[in-house]
Amino acid sequence: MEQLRETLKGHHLRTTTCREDVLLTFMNKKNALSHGDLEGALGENYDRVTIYRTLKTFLEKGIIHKVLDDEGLRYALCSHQCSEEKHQHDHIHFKCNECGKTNCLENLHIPNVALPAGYQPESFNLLIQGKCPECLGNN
Amino acid sequence: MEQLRETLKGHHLRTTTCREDVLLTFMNKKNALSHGDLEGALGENYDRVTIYRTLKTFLEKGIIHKVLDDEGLRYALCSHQCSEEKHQHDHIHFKCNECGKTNCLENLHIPNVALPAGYQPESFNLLIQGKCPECLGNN
DNA sequence: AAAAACACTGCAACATCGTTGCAAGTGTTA
DNA sequence: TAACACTTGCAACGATGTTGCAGTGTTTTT
Ligand SMILES: [Mn+2]
Ligand SMILES: [Mn+2]
Ligand SMILES: [Zn+2]
Ligand SMILES: [Zn+2]
Repeated sequence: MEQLRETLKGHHLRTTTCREDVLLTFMNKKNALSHGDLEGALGENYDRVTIYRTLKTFLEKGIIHKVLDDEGLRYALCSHQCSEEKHQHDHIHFKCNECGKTNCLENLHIPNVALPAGYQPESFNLLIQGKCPECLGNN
Repeated sequence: MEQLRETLKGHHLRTTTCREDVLLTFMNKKNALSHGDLEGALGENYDRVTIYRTLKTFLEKGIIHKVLDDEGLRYALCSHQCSEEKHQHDHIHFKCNECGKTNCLENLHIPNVALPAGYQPESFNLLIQGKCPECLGNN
C-alpha cells in the first residue's frame, strides 16, 4: 500500500485513489491488461474516461508500457526504472491462445537483428503466441 | 488484372469487384493497411461492412496477414503461399515513426528464441519501430 | 491565512471501430 | 428453369476512444 505511493511520488504524480487502484490492479493480476479489463475491475468506482486518462498518464510517466496484441492493445507494468525521459524495453511478451493471457517474460530479451542499411531502429516489440505452461498442464 | 483473378481463384474465392479492388489496393500501396485506410480508398464504392468482411475472408484464406501495431491493427499481403490450412509467417515488420508507414521485411526472419520450459510457441510477431530509409534521407 | 494557479475527476457529447441480422441480388449447380 | 449457396448493402447496435467543460480538491504564491 505504501509502495504504491512511493511509485507515484517517484514519477511525480499525485496520489489519488483511482491511480492507486489501477496500480494495485496491475500488481495483483500479473498479466497484461486492456482498458476493458480495468473498466471491468474498477468501472463501478471510476469513470471510463478517468481510467483512459490514468493509463495515458502512466504511459507517459513510464509506469506502464504498451503490449502489442492481435486483437487489441494491452498494458503492463514497467519493471525496471522507466521514466518520462527514457522508456526502454527489450523483453519478450507471450500470449496464450488457450487462456488468452499475455505476460511479460522480463528476463527473456529480444535477440539482435541486422536490419538492412538505412533503417534506424528505436524500439522493439516481440509477441510470441502459443500455449502457456499452465494450460499445457491442464489437459 | 488477370493476376488478381488467379489469386482469388487459387484461394477458392469468387471474383467480385470489391475483392479485386481491395487486393489491388494492397498491391499498389506497398505498406500495411488498416481497415480505415481501405475505407478511405474504396469507401465510396463499397460499404464499410463489406470491406470488413473482405478482410476477414482474406485473412481466413491466407491472402493477407495481420500486422501488429501500437495504435491499431493493420494488414498486409502474404507473399508466400499461405492457405486456409497453413498460415506461416516469420518475417519482421518495420514501422517508421516519422511517416507512419509499416512494411513487411519479407526476407528478414525473426531469430530463434529459447523460451523457458513449458511454453509452446506457435506464431511470432516482431515489430521494430524507428526511422525508415526514405525519412532519413529527407532531412 | 487567503488568493491564485494548477491538477484531477465525472459527465455529456461525440467520433471511430467493429459486429450481427436480414433481405435483395448474383452466381453456381442440378 | 429451379434450387441452392455466396456476396453485398443497409440498419441497428455495441465497443472503443477522444474532447470540452464545470466542479472539486491540491499546491503554490502572496
Ligand atoms: Mn512487458
Ligand atoms: Mn508481413
Ligand atoms: Zn494459458
Ligand atoms: Zn518513414
